[in-house]
Amino acid sequence: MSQQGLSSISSSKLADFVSVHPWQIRKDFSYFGDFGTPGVGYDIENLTTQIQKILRLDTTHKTVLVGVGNLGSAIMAYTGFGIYGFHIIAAFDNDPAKIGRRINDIMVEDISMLGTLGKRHIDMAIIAVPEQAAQSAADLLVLAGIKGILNFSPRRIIVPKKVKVITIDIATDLARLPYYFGI
Amino acid sequence: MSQQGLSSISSSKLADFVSVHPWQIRKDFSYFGDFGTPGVGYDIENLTTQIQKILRLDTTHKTVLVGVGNLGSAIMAYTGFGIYGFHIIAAFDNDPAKIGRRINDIMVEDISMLGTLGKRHIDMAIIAVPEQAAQSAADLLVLAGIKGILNFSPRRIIVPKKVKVITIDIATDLARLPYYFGI
DNA sequence: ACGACTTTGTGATTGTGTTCACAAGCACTA
DNA sequence: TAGTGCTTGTGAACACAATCACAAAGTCGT
Repeated sequence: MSQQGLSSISSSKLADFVSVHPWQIRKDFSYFGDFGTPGVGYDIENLTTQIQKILRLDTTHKTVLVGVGNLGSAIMAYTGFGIYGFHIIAAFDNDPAKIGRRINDIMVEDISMLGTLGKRHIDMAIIAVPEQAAQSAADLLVLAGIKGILNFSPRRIIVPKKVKVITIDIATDLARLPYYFGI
Repeated sequence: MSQQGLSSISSSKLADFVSVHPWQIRKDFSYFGDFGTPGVGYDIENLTTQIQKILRLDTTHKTVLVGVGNLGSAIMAYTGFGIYGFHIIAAFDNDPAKIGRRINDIMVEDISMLGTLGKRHIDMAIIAVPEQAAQSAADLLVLAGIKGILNFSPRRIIVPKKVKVITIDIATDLARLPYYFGI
């Protein structure tokens, strides 16, 4: 909307856009402060900034990818990470055939080089290795001093409590499909 | 647990397993019927069946994959679909270099052959094409008489109301990461 | 057969989030 | 400046979901 030259938007327009009720929008916003102006609406520029701050989207993380298979390659090509502040700046694999290749301007490095992450100020990692290799990849990352792991393998990984892990298992999303699609 | 030779389980054991309270388990189950036996617990075999029925996991869908790129290949290799009753039995792409190749025992067909789906009793489709191609792929699928679409591209697709679409945008999962990981 | 022990299922209670209705605030016009 | 038309922010009312506490129903040992 900002790109379309609009400067403000009402709660009902926003509500239509995301298919909820206007008062839900207003109530929710009100928990975080007074962003709007009566008679006008919400200033788009300001609202964007405020929401980015609330959702912590105003910070960036240097991120490393472990596992450059099909899923890993898809992740590297995926443009959605940047929006949320995750910038993939390195990739690792254990397959000699892949090491040294360039994908999306990023050189695939040997997984044994993970120890260098601390020096490069990288604090986030994405795991996209086969299920069996997930835990050992996580162990290496923890050893390298990583702070957070985004786990795309369908396996729960165990790490020290100070390291935060989010597992994105497509199966979780998938589980609601059969019910939604009916018989 | 069934494989471990156990025959029944209590609500508190189940609760521990998924990190909720026992009474929450019992209350939720009770909305769907009386599955348990006082003093014993829930019969594992029966409980599994009941939950499968409730979540509609007892039905299967012949499914077709459109787009055999990195993401598409990852999806074909993904074992999680079978559990939820989605069996990928055909794959399509528009890249001549890919057509005719076999991936996971499935022959990649030309996308112009989508019209044959009706005859093959396929009612579900997975879209894993680049963002720009998502809508045209959806149009072709609708024309072929598909009933439901699972859309993995980060683009909202527009279809007739009778066709059900679920868009799985990794970005939706990703959005909670920055907040969870803190500053 | 009976008492001690488990575990379920659920009415009652408490807590939380959603919906409503309207006063207050701003823009615009005359 | 006063009037009209919007739109926000929020206390109050309502709906829904989580929690509790306990009767009912089963198992097991004696």
